[in-house]
Amino acid sequence: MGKPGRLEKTYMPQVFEEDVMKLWDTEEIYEEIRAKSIGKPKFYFLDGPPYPSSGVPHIGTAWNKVLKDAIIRYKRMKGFWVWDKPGYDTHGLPIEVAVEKNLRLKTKKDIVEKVGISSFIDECRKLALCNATEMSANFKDLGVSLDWKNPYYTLTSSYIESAWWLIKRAWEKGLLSRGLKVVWWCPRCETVLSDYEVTEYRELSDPSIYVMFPVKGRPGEYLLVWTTTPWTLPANVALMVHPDLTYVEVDVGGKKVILLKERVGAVISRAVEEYRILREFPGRALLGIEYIPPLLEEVPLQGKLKNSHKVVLSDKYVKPTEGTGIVHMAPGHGEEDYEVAKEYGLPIICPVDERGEFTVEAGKYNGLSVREANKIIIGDLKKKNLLFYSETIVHRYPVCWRCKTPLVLRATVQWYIRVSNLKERFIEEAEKVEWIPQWALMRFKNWLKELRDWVVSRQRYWGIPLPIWECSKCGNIAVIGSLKELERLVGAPINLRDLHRPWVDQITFKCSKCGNSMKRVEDVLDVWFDSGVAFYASLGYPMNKDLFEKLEPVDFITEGHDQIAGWFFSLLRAGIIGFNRAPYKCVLMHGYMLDEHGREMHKSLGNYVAPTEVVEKYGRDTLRFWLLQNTIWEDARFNWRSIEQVFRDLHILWNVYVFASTYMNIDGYDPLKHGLEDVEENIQPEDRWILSRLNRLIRESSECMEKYHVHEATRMLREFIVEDVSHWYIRLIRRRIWVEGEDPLKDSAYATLYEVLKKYLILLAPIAPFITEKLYQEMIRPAEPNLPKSIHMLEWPDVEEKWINERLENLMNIIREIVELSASARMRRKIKMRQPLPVVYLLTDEDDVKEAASVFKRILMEQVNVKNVSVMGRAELSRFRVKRAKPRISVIGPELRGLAPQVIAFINENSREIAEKIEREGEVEVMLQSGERIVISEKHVEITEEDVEHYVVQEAPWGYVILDVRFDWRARAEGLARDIVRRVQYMRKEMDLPVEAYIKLHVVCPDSESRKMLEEFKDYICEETRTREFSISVGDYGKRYGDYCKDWDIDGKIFEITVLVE
RNA sequence: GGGCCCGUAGCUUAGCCUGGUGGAGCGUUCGGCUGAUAACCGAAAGGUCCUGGGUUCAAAUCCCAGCGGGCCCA
Repeated sequence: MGKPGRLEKTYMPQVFEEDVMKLWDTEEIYEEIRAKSIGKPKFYFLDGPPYPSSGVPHIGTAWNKVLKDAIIRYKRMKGFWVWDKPGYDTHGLPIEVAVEKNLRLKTKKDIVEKVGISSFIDECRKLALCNATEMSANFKDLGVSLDWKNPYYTLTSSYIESAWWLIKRAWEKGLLSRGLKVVWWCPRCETVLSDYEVTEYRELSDPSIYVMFPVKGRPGEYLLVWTTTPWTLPANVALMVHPDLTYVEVDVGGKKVILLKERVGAVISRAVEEYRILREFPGRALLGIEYIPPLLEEVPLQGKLKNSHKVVLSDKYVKPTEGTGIVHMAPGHGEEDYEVAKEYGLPIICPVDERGEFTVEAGKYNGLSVREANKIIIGDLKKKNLLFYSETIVHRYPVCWRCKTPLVLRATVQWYIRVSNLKERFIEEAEKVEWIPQWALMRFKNWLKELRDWVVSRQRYWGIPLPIWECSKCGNIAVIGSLKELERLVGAPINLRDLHRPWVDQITFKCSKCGNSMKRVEDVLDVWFDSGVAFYASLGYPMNKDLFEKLEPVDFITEGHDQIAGWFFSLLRAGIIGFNRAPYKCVLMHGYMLDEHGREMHKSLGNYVAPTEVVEKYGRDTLRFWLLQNTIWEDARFNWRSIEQVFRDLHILWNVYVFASTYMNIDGYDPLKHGLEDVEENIQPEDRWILSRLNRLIRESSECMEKYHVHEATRMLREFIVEDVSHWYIRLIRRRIWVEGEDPLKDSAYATLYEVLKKYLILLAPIAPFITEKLYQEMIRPAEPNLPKSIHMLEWPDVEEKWINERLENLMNIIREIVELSASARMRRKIKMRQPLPVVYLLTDEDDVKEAASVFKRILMEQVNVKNVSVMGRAELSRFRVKRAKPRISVIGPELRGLAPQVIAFINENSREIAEKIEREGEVEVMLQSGERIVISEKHVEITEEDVEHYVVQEAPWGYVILDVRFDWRARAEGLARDIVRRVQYMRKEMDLPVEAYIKLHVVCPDSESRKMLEEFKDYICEETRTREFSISVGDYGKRYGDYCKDWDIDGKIFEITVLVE
């Protein structure tokens, strides 16, 4: 025995959302849901670990997490055991850089010398965990229901050990090697950056120079070369030309210069006006030509190189669109150069150190940083008369994503995993995955085309230590896959604080080959390695195999489109290296959150909006709902207005529940006694309609959630509650609900409304968990105390197919159309809705419309406010709308001259008949009083249509809606009565009277006519306004029958209404 | 320079896959309705559906090229 509870009148999320959260905590709702789900089918969701460089999540990160939350909540309600461990990607350069800043360290050397590695690492750990904890609190505050008490952190010993396992796997498979790799290098951080870390570009101003390389043994002949990095010239070993393109020798002021024919115009004319082409030849003719390196004197190393300083061929890397067609090769500073150099057996040199400064090998330039050496090198070339032309260009150049230092390319010895030859496998596995949207696969494959070997080593501190030990004497290598293995080699248990540097560096053991000491290679792992192994490492595999075997593969991940080249890829890579297959089944790619102009949101740009700002203004559900209604895979623009709109929609939703709960509570409606099945024989067509809509919503929103099209489900849910329930259904059932006392039609309305509102809450719960919980607790549970203690413990509703009735929905659409057209008809005649009219005519030949009018006759009469509905065929239109012929005087006058006035008068008198005849036959012959016969045709008249008096005709797609707008004294009286009722209701509301309270009423009328009218409808007024005593007087304004008294103007007459509380 | 996505009313956007009279909300103005509503209904104003070509009886929708924005890569 229960009845629905009553709700606060106003939607105030800021107040109750906190309470709801407290309820979840104290009642341990989340824990209970998890406990109950064990044993059900698994759903392995893997959280893409955010980087905790700050504790406050970006609004885009909030989108990401809320999206995940909506999906896992849905899956839980569908009866899955959902794996929901959140994670944090805690290692890497951003944390190091932040700590360096905090500790005021300027260089990598400072870390060792000023604070020492161990305290540096402690600071990194502290910062990462502190930010992660703050982030967790922020996510939890948005209602994100992940396992916040047990996140996975990539910094734990267990995680590190799991990562080691994969390195070992790669080693065993022969994929792990050490060798020279040309890599992007940050001179400030003094470490390698992988391809996907090179993400920041700046507009930099750099020299663009054309250098003349003297051909050996042919004085006065030069090979012309273009470069924007003069600092790579000390590392020059050869020149590349295209074998098949045409090159020319040009006479420029007596010097012979060789370059690509196509580029002569663009290059030579920059420097000189006059030149002469001497001869042309294919690029291959230049093969083997030797030259004198332009910096031979300045850089002694240049003189020592063997098998170098000659022309080689490449059809791949020489482009006819830029430069001179002769490419300067510095294999130590360019990957393409490196590739070709290896092919020709050329030497590879890199006279630049970790800090981006020239080494002793660079002779004159020793100690200079490369960018400052540019000027000096250009000066030297000029002195030697080898500079053909020089200018400055502004181009996009990569900078370090953390410290914004321009990067350099360096050939360095690195550890890498050879995956470039596994390209086909990667693509094969990617194709087995379900990608949402589908074109994400295209993008992913596109990225895979560029697949390169994975340089995994980093010359830093805060990361997973590379588990590789090397013998200092014989170079023997040991790759360690677990702590146990390490202990076995050491021969003793290892008791380290943790596995990070510097502690792990202290572990040494005897070389199995020569007996000398094995020391760890100092590098740490690329952070992308960390997150890439999350699919097994976050479950403790391989130390703990059970969980992984139960859960894998990952059923679902979702991240932003930047993760195509990031996490989606690093997971796949780790999956293939470790298990030879893709680790996930389904990937949902979401968009970016941009500002209202479509630009990225950044604190530094001043367009940044924190999620908390939105929460403070409109609450958590508003933010969630707004985030979730954005098309998932498109970029979303932040926009306050659209957020306000969502807030308004939630307000409507709230009010729907306030309305329902208020009346159900007053009437003591008990859903357990009067459920849908109990009232079935009293169910009305409009009830069947909303139940059809409800079940269609269940069906369609479930389909959307299954496809992870959360935004479509979200929009549907808005549409349903706002358009179908609030705007329409409640409007239709109002009168049924206002009936006092026991009433079967009221009960069936309550039963229907209750069913709709209860199921709707469940559907909305994954999207707006707060408001749904609040409404559930305050309205639903008091009525049904045996229900679970949280809405989030309910099962997702099944579709009840028997209720879905497409035809009925179509009929209702027709009814809505008729009501709208009638409203518009009244508007045209300025007749207010409250004024009852005798009849609405529906003219149609369509069966649907006829059926709609009959099924929904009562609804139609109420909503159109007419006493009757009459249906007839379209042909009857002529009764309501007539044709008129208007004389065109400008035609008739000149043509008929003297007869014109007679003709005009005749047309006016017989306007309708003439119009009809001309429409039918094209002309009409008339006989004038004077005896003449005149033929009138279309040109003489303008044919118009006009509604017959008392009727207003509106066109509908299927016919006409016609209102009879006549009303008699009684109808006018009824209209007046309704006007009075409406004013009284307004006053009751102003007085904040309880809905069920009774009143006394006095009305002062302007005249006795009005008094008579009100007396005629006295009973009606009393019932509508809950009036026990009703008195009427005439003319005695200002007499004050009570405290609450108001003058109202109704159609220009003043009525003074007094409301007295009993 | 390459790949992918987006471009529709002042703003936010649906429709595009599968061609057939471009819708909605916000905002403005006027009118109406209202004892759930911080609502709602009607009317008015507001559109080169980014531009240009093509296919077609017919293009916002399909194709091509370009422009602008975003992401990724080089």
